Amino acid sequence: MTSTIVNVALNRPLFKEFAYVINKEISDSHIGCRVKVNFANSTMIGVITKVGVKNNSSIKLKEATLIDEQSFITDDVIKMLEFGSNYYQYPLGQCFNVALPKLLREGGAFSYEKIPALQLCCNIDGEILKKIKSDDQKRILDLLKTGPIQRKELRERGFLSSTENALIKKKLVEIINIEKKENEAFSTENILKETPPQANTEQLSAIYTVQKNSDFKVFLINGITGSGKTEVYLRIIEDVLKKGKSVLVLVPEISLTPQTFDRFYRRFNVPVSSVHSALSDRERLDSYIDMATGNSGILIGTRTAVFTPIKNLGLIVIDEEHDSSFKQNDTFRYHARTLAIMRAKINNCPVILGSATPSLETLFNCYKGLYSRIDLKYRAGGASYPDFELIDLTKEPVTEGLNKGLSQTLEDRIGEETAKGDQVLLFLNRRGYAHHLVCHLCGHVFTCPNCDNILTVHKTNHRLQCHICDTIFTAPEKCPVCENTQLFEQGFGTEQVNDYLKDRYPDVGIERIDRDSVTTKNQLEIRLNRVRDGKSLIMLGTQMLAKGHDFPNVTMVAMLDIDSSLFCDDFRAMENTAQLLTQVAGRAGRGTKKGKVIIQTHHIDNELINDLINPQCSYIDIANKLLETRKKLSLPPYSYQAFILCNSSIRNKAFNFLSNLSDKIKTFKDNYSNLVITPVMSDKMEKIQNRFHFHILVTCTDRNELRKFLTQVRNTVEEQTVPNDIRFAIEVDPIAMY
DNA sequence: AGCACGCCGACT
DNA sequence: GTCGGCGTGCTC
Repeated sequence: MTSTIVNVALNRPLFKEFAYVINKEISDSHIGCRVKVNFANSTMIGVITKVGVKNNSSIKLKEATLIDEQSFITDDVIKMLEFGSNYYQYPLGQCFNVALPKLLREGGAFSYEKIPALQLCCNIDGEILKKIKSDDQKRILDLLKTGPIQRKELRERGFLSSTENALIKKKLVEIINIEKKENEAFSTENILKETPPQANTEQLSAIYTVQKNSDFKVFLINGITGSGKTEVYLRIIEDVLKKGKSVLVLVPEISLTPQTFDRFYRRFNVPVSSVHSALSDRERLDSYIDMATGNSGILIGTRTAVFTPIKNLGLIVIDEEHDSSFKQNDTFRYHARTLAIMRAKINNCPVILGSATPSLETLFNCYKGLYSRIDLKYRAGGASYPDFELIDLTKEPVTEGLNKGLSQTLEDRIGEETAKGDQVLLFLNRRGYAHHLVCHLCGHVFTCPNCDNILTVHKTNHRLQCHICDTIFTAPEKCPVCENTQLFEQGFGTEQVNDYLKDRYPDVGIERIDRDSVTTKNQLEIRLNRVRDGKSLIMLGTQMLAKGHDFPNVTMVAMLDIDSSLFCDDFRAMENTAQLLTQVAGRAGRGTKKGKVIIQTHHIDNELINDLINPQCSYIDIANKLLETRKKLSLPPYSYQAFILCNSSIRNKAFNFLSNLSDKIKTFKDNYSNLVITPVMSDKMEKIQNRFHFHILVTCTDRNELRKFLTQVRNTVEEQTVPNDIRFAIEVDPIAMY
């Protein structure tokens, strides 16, 4: 009888794998296969990490049942996860858990089921088209002319399922189930579906620079907004596809809009797959199989897409590489950019980082010569860069508008633009009606009972909401302390500005775009379409509006409250503000009309603001200045940081646990060079959802020393058992401060 | 993380 | 007497 011993990684917070006997002749090629095992009296699914280990413990090994005949997790993904586990101090078994789609995690089969699609069920002639009024219905019929399309794809391209259903009802289209087979490699003939537009010389040179290299190399494409970065990606992707290789495209959650998908679906004949939050578990698995078996040539996805096994991976593109949504802030606290670069290195293929506002980390790596930077300085299609104008709020009269964030000067400008029929975009990064509610008599401020946070006033449904834990309270009639009924709303949010704008410009359509007013993708589409169709001239929104979307007729962009993002104790505040403003400014004047950007501030002399509005001073110039400051203060990227995090529902328990750990750390921290640790401190917001949060910040100039130190910290924690009700985590390379 | 084991308090 | 609270320790 042959019996092989394998190591299995399990979804448990344990930094070791467990040995099992497997009743089958298997080899190293089975690394990555799932097995069913009994672990501590329960049945679990684990992943084989080693084959043919010796049983050097005296325990009688249990038996593992093989689930997969062959591993679908590619070697590069396994190596990337092993790196990630070490680098981010997170157990390998739990890393696998994050990396696998839910259905596979739970033991489901690695195979397709029937995939719902639409196909035409009669000839569509002019007569039929005449009877159809809906543009979307016509567009669907047009797309279906070339063959059936998956319902998932139609959804991604912005069509409503109700539009599809209307066509089904008219018996013009029918639902069919596509039966896909695994391992149907995409054809490298006729890659293109449409002829690409003419690229300009700058774009061509960027394309050429990347194309001539097919080994591991990191490129930063630093292209100003409107310079046609996406076109550059598409050309390079085309070239990779022609070689029969596949491409991974990582994008921030926010940019998964129909336009993004359309760009890829329209351009390539090659199947395109996707990973994003709007997919069902089954659809996620389908995309996973598409890529692992080489059925699709392109995967577009958010940060989790970095874990998808890809047959013949030839290129990774990370669009908007500075975007903070590539960082996961719970469980496996990885940065998708870091893992993607490691994956490309393992896989020996190039990586393209694209951004108009690269992160300081990435720029620093360019200066060190680790990445090569390609600049795109001209706006494709000849659109000119906008003019900047500051409004000095200290010189503005105190009007009703000013209390709602709009100075007299800005109001006049909005009036002028909209009178011409031009569109304006107003940006305010604060949702809700009012910042907080205060008692006029005793000064009591309404706060969240579960968090150390003030409650935001929302007028719709008459409620107060905590933006930390999302708890909603009905707005009170009186002060709970002094019973006074005069309660004042202080500070303004998008909801209030929206109300004011409606009164002030009653004849102009206004679209408010934030998390409260836009709860589904479709709602966002409807609003954006009203803007594109010119039905609405004013857009008011939060972050949601800052990125990705193209509005050719927007001639003016205004930042209502830049001051609040400027004065913040986070050392990244300046970088984030510079990125935000540059991105927002990029929304103006993308069409033929020249755009302007208006910034309201009480701090007219602020250096950063003046740099931002100075046409002689580019984002890179500002970033260079910020890098200088970071260097002087020895802050990242000139040093590496990690947080040791701990929280508990009992305040003392969390504090004592970390203090204890801190004492132990002090006994060995001097074995590591250039390491600085802070005392145990409360988080900025100590209480969140009734749990008390504490941290220790570790800073080190050497990445490797830091890693070794953190491993010892983690081992120290493992020696004792973490008490009940204590949550403990290590966060490496944090981008948010605690 | 789960789950079992074990050692003390407040019940029928 | 016993049910169950959760602190402690282990999982191939």
